[in-house]
Amino acid sequence: MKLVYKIWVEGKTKAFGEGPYKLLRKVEQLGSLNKAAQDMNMSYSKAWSIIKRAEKELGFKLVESNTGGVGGGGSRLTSQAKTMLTRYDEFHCEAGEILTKLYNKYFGELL
Amino acid sequence: MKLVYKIWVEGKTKAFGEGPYKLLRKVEQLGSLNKAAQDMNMSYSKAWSIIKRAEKELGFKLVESNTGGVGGGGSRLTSQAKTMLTRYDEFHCEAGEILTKLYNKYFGELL
DNA sequence: TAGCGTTATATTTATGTTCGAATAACGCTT
DNA sequence: AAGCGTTATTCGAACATAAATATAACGCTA
Repeated sequence: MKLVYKIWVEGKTKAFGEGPYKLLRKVEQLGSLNKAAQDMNMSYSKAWSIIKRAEKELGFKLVESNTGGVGGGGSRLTSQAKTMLTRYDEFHCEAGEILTKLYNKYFGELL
Repeated sequence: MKLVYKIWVEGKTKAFGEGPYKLLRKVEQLGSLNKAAQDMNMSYSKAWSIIKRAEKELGFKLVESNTGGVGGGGSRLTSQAKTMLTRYDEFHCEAGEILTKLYNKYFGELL
């Protein structure tokens, strides 16, 4: 038995959670949304819709893309996206530590 | 923008979270799984499967039921179920306070 | 023994999610 | 100008999950 938690930011609908986080990290690493999707065994169309939904909900752009050119183009993170990533990272990590302690306090001996 | 979180206990699959919690509270109050389901605008079969899955995963019974007899029968909580409810209550409440603080710390001025 | 309201369970239906294909545009390279 | 690999976008199909429905059993009551 273990604790599982999901945390996300929501406006009218889901805006930013673990899905966009992981995907953006891959985009940052590989410089391409297509490569990121492939690397995560995810269809390009799904990756694209994840980004678009998050952007629409947050109200600012997360990736800056070039189409065409050398290598066909690519995508890189906006500075706002980078801020979101670091904040989410810290938030999620700290939350995990605290929740684990709480879980042990209340369910540790029980389960 | 607001924070949304879901927390549950998991074995091989979801075992105990807010769904079972709310349902068991209603069963406790009404003495019947059927009445509890109706009160929550939920089909009986869904209510039943929620309880069964949780019991199977946790490894102990959550409700004790009589079928037939006066009033058709009914269901009441086991002592283990009562323990789960109080623990989950405290856990969820404390977690909520802490996560809200964390959210404000990391996203308060940003979103 | 017929009727009631419940628990118990399987089967069917509905809903939502994800994938994959199809199409177009873009700008560099050769 | 043709080819390449990418972004951009839409759409129906396939799959997975959730919910509703149907049926049976149970034990008291009258």
